[in-house]
Amino acid sequence: MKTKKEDLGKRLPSTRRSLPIALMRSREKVMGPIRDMLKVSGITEQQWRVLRVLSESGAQDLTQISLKASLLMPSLSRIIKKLREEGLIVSQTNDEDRRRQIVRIGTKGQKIIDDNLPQAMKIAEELQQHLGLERHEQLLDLLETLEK
Amino acid sequence: MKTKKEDLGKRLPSTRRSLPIALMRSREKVMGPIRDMLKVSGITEQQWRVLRVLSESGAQDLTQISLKASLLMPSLSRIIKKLREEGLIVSQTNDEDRRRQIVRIGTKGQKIIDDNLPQAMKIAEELQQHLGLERHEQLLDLLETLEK
DNA sequence: AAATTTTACTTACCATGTTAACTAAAACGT
DNA sequence: ACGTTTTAGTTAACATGGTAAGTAAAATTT
Repeated sequence: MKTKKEDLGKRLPSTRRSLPIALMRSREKVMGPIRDMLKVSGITEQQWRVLRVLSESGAQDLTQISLKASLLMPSLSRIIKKLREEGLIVSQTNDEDRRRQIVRIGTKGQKIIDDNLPQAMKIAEELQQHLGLERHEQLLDLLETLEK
Repeated sequence: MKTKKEDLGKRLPSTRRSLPIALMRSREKVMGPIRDMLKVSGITEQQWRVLRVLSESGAQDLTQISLKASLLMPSLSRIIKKLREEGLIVSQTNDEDRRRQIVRIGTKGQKIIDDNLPQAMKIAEELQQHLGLERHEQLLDLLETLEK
């Protein structure tokens, strides 16, 4: 029994027109400058996301962070542990519900945010200009449609 | 010296309108069904990409594969080793250039492609229909613009 | 109230992402 | 030819992605 690819009327899209792969490539492209920036501060992209969430939305538990930063709990659990060891965040167990761990950003962590925020904004703006405001919005809308 | 976030005229986009995060979330959403499919065959999404490249474009060296499958050489190196151990691919060093390793898909690997191709196409089609053909093309175009 | 189920993590395990250092072979320069 | 540089791949080290199993506390059920 031989394989018969010719029999298939349709083919999978080539990698150039494959949405999953295109999404991945775009993300790599977009994250490059941000990673370069963070390398100086010695933190990763994910750690940066956690710090940003804590800085913007204040103290909260891991479940909330995982939703806002789009990190799976196992990853987040490790990241929080690391950030705590490095003294960038502080956490305490909630008294009402002792399963919950309330985390807040520390002075050292806030300093990393403050030090990098201007450049991060600049990178975001350049990205927006590269696409043009209209297409940038359009792209975000289309991506949002995918979520549903 | 206190932090002064109020002083900043502009803010980073919230995670909901952040392009890097939106790209990541979309990719997760899109890859879910594909991963579910592959779980049955016991291979990962990246291994699937490598097999697809080999099946579509024939025998080639690692550098070519890494470009087509968007995998970094260190990852690819490990993946190729694993696929070879599992007997899904075969490789031989090139005689003209003994640094190069030419890889081709094996019978067992091709069977995985054949077994999953119909469902993979179905998933791709459903995704396309979910967005609508026009928006799907539009999204791919926008993502392609990002690459440059 | 005791048993069961759910929730909020945590840990383990394996695969990949990412950067850096390393090896061997080919290509280049003089 | 000989030394240098470039190329193709590998290995190492650390962090995250992703699935599954484990733990302890809270909420529900009976």
